[in-house]
Amino acid sequence: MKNLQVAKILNEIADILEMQNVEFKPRAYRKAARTVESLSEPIEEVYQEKRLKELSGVGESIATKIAEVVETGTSQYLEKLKKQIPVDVEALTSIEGMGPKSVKKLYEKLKIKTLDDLVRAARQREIREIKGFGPKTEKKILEHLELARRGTERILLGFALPIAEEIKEQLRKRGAVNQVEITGSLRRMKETIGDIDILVSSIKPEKTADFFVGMEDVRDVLAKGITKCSVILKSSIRVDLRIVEAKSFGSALMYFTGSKDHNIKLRKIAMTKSYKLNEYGLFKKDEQIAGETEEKVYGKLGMDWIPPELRENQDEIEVAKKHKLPKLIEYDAIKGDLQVHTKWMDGQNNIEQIAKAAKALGYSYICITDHYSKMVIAGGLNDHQIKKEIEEIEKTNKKLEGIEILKGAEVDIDQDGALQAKKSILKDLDIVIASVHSYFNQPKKKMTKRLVSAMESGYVNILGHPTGRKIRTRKSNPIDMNDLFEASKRTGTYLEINAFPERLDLNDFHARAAKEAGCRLVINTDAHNIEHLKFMRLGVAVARRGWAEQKDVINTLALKGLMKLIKS
DNA sequence: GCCGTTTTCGGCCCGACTGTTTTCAGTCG
Repeated sequence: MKNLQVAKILNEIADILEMQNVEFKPRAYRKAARTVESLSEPIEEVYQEKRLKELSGVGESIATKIAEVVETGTSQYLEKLKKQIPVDVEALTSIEGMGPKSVKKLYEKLKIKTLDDLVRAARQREIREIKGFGPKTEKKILEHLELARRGTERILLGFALPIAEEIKEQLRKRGAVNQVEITGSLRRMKETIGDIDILVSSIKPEKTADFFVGMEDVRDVLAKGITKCSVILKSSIRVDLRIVEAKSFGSALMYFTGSKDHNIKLRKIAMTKSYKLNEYGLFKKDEQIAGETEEKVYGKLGMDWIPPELRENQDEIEVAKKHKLPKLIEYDAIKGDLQVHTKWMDGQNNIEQIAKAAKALGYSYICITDHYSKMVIAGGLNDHQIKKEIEEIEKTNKKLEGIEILKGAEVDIDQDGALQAKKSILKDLDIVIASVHSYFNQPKKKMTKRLVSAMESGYVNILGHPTGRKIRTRKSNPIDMNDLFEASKRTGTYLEINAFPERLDLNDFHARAAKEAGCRLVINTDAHNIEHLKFMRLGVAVARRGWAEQKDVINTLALKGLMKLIKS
């Protein structure tokens, strides 16, 4: 995935153009950068399929530059701009509060080109001598240096969500607030997030702000006002708080949930109706005609309420205008988890503990799927062990009420697409998951054929974590997704959305493509202990971001319906 | 440089906070 690299270069171009006081172009480059950054498919593919210009904010000129970056890794245009102003804009602007204009001034007056130059000048108290700067700027530069050097790595959704919920809970209990919601990319449930955004309505904004910046986990206060506060937690995560009145809560919720490009489009629609839309409401002249709830604002703009997960400026606004939005799968629609590991292999809990935890979550079934491999060496249960495990499942089923434990296994697809398992054993299982755990670097054709062969074996019900990617650490295996979708339908093999935080595989983009191709999905946690079962909502979020409805996901079915489907 | 239910030119989202000023520019989201 070169997406981040492309976005970085586009942003850098925007920075330099802004330093040169070029109008409007920086905005165009930034918009294109945002689009590429939030794209869920590799920009290389978009380029190869000649779809660059279909991207929002990408026209003739930027498409050419993206193509160049994809092919060569650099942009001649950027190199030319850099020669005109030879400063490390990217590093310098990564300091909180430093933008292109400040960088330019410091270059002109003090010849500051790098982060090191900047730090030296700040320490020697040279910066305060420049008009527009002062001692506080110097102090801020030195304070935020470490943060800037470390870079701003995005956080996994599954890691950020509990932290945000904890803050929300604290504000609810002790922050003098009426309403409190998590907003931003977290509310949209993006797979990674940059920071945590929280919105509250409060009758005592000062008290709320005081409480917020005084929370125990706060390491650093970046800004504190009665409508807006920003802090850095001890864990280096940035949290922004917005405080509004109740009559503006809905419009503020929309505004801070984003995405930015979704909002901009809404504002433009408001303008065509001679309205003005901002975080305080929807206004006709000076009169607020909506704002208390999101539903009302969307309604006045002539469309249905759009679930946060869809607000990515794809086609959701057009579809909402036509009242054709899908009825997305609900977070509580899942009836059971079909990929769970136990102590029999590398999990931490036994079958009974897992079954009880699943029952407590309201599930009516759970499928035990420890690794099984006929090759003793491969690190899975062997033939004898899995038979013993099946016996334990049967015994536990007799003992427990209100939850059905299904017999399953996760089997490895070898490099040629064969299942490393005895057919006689697979026949005795309720559900067989097949997945790839080795030889990731095969050519696209071979990898695709490998997956399709496994699906055609006649024994496989679910293809586990289909692309093999791990967020930030392992790229997707090369797969022709259209061939995969076709095989999925033809063989009745369901594609997994693996809900483990660093997997989320399929991702939102592929989930939508699969749904549109007519495939059905299954959402599993791949839990290795009972706490992991709670990752389910991350998988449901991916499905929702992929526009999936309840009928698209097979483990929303009751046990009887599920087993009928599997047997067929 | 992009874009269009005011289309191929003429616009381009908008408000809060900060640090510097003494009314505002720059930055951020």
